[in-house]
Amino acid sequence: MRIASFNINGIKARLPRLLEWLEETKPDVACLQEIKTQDEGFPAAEFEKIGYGAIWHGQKSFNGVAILTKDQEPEETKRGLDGEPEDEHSRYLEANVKSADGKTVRVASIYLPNGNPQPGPKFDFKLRWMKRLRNRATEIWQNEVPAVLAGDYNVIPRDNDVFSVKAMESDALMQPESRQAYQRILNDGWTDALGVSYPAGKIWTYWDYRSGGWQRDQGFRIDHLLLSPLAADQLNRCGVDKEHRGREKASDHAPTWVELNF
DNA sequence: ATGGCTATACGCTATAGA
Repeated sequence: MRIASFNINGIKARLPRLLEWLEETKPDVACLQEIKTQDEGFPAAEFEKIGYGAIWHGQKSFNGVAILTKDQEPEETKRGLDGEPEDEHSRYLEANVKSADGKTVRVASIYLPNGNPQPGPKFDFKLRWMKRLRNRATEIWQNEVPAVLAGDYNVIPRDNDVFSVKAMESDALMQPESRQAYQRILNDGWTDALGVSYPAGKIWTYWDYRSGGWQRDQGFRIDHLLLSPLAADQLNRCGVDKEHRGREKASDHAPTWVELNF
């Protein structure tokens, strides 16, 4: 089964591109971030028309995550992360989905805080959020089920995951604290599918709209799919739908995906 | 480079993103 992650940067502005991508690549699960709409504005009927069920966690103007599933309805297992009741950002949604052979797979759609400017309260919030995510990841891991934590992590894990270390050195995405918090989750036993499949790096999932980022291929890898052991064992291949970034009215992120042998 | 571009909202200017 194919599970994808796509930061769409506004589901209303991006709807034609999103429907086109779903019909062309037919992912079994699509984890979306930055839907940038309140719950009542989510275009569920458009997805239903092309055979996708959906759950979503919206918010006015910013953030917002969703999970789309082909030929089935996702069974929601978690909405938001524990540990900070005053946090009202819509950044985490989790569900059980079924593979073609009836196996239950746990999937999360994650929109991790950007954290800029750093240092500052937004960066502190990012690091706290990463701790809370790690706690939830551990709960899932302990269930010993195939699981995929997919999303925009806003972390550049390695120096070869960015077009220029110098250009990004003071950015929250690349701070040692951000990388350490990400690495802690990997050290708990999660596999960064693209990271292990392309150790030489130079695979981007994001290109800035500004400064001709796309035209100059100046990007970085910040959208990640983390696999639990039972999912990592079945990793067939993974990649980035890079070509979709070059289309008219594209998101600044490209979809990234894993294909698992069930 | 407090730059560049894009999306959203109690909109014609501000905020957030990365």
